[in-house]
Amino acid sequence: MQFNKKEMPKNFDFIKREPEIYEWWEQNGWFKPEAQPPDAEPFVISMPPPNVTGELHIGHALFTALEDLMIRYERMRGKAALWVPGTDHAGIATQLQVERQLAKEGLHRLDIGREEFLRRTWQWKEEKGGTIIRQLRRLGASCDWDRERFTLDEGLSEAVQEVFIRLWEQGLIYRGPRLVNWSPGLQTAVSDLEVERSEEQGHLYYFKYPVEGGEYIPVATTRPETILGDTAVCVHPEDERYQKFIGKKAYVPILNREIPIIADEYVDREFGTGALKITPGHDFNDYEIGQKHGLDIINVMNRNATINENGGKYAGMDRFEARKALWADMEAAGLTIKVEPHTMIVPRSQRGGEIIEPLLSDQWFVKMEDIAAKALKVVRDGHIKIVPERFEKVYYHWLENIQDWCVSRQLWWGHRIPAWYREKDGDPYGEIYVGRTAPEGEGWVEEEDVLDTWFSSGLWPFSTLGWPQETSDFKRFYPTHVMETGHDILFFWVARMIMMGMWFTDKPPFHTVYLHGLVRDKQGRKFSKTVGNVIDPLVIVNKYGADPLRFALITSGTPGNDVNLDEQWVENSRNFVNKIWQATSFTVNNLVDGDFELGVPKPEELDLPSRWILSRLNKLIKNVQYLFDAYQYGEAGRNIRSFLWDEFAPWYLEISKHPLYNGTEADKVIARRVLVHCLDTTLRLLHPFMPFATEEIWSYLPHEGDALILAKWVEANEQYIDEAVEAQMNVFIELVRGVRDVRNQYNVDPGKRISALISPGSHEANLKRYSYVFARLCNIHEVQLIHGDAPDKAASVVASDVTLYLPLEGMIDIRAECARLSKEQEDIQQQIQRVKAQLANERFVNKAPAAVVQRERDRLTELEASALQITERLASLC
RNA sequence: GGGCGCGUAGCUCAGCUGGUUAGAGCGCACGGUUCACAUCCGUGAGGUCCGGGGUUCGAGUCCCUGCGCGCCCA
Repeated sequence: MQFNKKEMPKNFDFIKREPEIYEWWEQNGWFKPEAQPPDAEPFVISMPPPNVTGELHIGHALFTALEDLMIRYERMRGKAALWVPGTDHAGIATQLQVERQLAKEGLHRLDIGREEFLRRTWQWKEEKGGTIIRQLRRLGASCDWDRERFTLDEGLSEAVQEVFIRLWEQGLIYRGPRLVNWSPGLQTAVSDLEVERSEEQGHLYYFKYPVEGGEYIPVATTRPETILGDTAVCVHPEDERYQKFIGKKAYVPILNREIPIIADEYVDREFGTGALKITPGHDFNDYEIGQKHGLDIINVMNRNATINENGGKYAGMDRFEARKALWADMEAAGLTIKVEPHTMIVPRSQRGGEIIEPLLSDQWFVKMEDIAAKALKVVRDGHIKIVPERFEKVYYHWLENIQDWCVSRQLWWGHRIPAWYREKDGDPYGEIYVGRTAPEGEGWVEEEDVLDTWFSSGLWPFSTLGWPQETSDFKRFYPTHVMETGHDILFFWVARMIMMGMWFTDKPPFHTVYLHGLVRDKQGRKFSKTVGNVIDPLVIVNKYGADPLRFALITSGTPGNDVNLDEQWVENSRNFVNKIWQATSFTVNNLVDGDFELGVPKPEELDLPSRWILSRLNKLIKNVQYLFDAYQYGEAGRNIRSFLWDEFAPWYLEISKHPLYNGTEADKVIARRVLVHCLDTTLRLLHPFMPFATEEIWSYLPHEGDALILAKWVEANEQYIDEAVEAQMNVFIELVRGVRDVRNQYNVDPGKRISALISPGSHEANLKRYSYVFARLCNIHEVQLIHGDAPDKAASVVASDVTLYLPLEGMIDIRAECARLSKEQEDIQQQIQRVKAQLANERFVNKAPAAVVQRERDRLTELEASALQITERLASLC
């Protein structure tokens, strides 16, 4: 190819160049699957849709880094990679935001009505909706923006409606009064998953339950206000203390309502007083017992958690106010016993954090059993893999114990349930119609409720591709391939997508679920506004660039585990980019305009350092591939980093200065080609991790093709992997390190050129040919090979059977040198002992793999050669 | 109560299917402005791999158990 050198700036300007590069990619249509040939195998990821009005947080940055990595990797492998982006209407969260805005104007949504409220919410969405998408672009997300979707889009709404109607027709949806988790502040039902339980300090209230005949049973409760709704007192059938009461009547304190005393083994005799008050209308366990014993259900609460008319004189009071008032009245009536501090589990709303109230109300439910069974089977059969695997167990457990799903929400922002009611026999809900359009006839009233947001998210992998229409996208890109998301929404979202996908498309919506952990701060704390430890990814991006943040996020952790993000690691990642930049700058400066042959010559045409670095490079490729196949991206990134920073730059690149500056034209060509090849290869490997910088750097190197984003992924070439070459090179590396150490210990000015004598052992040819390595790497400009007589007054360095002497005139302290050598000898002897013991162990020699035994034997040979060198040195010097 | 994860250098973390003398970043000490890079280079100090058993020729890695921390479910 023809190469024309371009001057590289001093370093990469992340802030300026990243957005420019992004625009260039996007305008060329390279994020689209159509950028690949039409017969290319597809690879599809559906993006977990962020909340439409949300702001980018560090968790979004993590999923972007991981998903973009997978997409770019598969794209480079020639797949028609499609990453479908989008946003979620996030019913409760968004509605709350708009309500808050209204509150500032002194308004409530009921004041302005449904239509106006929705108009305002859409407006809010239009204003805020673009933010998070812009931020995702800033991070480099290579999504196909032409296919961006929103859960309230026309198409997706159609899918939601279709699913609801089909489930209804299949008899899997029912409406009815049931005890649900009620959020009094939001005034809506929420599902089990939206309730978080927190352990809190409360009180256990002991009181006397009056029984007919003037006696009483002591009862304890954590929520006295529910006494108003009691419909029984329950004791253990075998509890001797209370047996005599079974079957008698008790009287609700203050209200004096008559209720039965029943017996059930459910009662824990050890807890409280051993007698339980039963409030089927306000407690899930009590509800069960109530059903079993045919008890009345009395609801004493309004939807805003004030007491209703069933609460007698307490009607109108807030639930906590009523608790106090009732208890005070009971105290006055002599019915109280004591109040103890008590640790209890309090159900709180995942959204506002308020206490959730079990409340009886009419809601829509989906029967889950059959649907869950299909979702269980597809994972059990291995058609869907969860990474890391341990989450499969969690998944099974949840699905095996699944409850019917309460899907109705008393909100306005969402998909309205396609149902109508008509009064029948005095019941306003006597007749129910479910369908796409309003039913014929008079008197039908449309359902007010909307669906749980997760109902629509559950359809995401196929609804975004056009389902229920048989669109070309749906045909080509469904099922998708990997679902990458946080393990915190395994139930909320992943399980539901699998259930819905299996039920409606009869295909697993993806073959792999990759779960990442939470991003936490350096101390492992969750980010929280109150703690004030929130890391704003945009602040980081503006400080270091998107690439360093991405690289840091991916290389900081392991799959499925939480990531403790340390800003220093981001900084180091930025420095890493700079390192590659500088290495490329050096390389480019040493190229010449004109014809450049890409690739590298056959191993036998190369010098030792080149063969060494190519051996290392190809091992790296193999390893990275293995790690990618196992979804171990963090480890892969760390390996690439280590290759470049610890091997390529300080050794190969430094050594290459000799051929480049002093070599023949042929030497120069080889060094140039190897340098370019190493950089080109590692840039390809790194592109999925840090797309911007790699794209930019690659553009300065000789290359074919328009852009790195479209370049081919690399494969290892086994013929360059050469253990013998690596061993030979390691002798040089050890010697150089030894010399540096000696120089350091004797405080030899790094700028001072010194000379060395080398007893070459079996490495004579290499040491002769590559003696320039010492000049380049440890400032030894004269090397003389000797056989026999070792110089006195010299420090020595040993590697394998080679000894290198540094006659440091006037600087060598013989005693110190002897001490140094003795210590080294001691270390080596220790190792020799260990290896010898190992090899003397017959069971080791017989049972360990031959390669392992051989490695130990080789090691012993090397060690003994070195030991011999040191022994001789000690004898002559000390 | 059930399940899961974590515990490795001062701090944050790697260590893949058990196999050299356990690694990295940051921090620390010493030394460096020779033209790729001070967003850097070189050298070094620092670890009973949480404790105790076991399996194995061989355990940071596998099994059992105890302790501590965290998460999920009920």
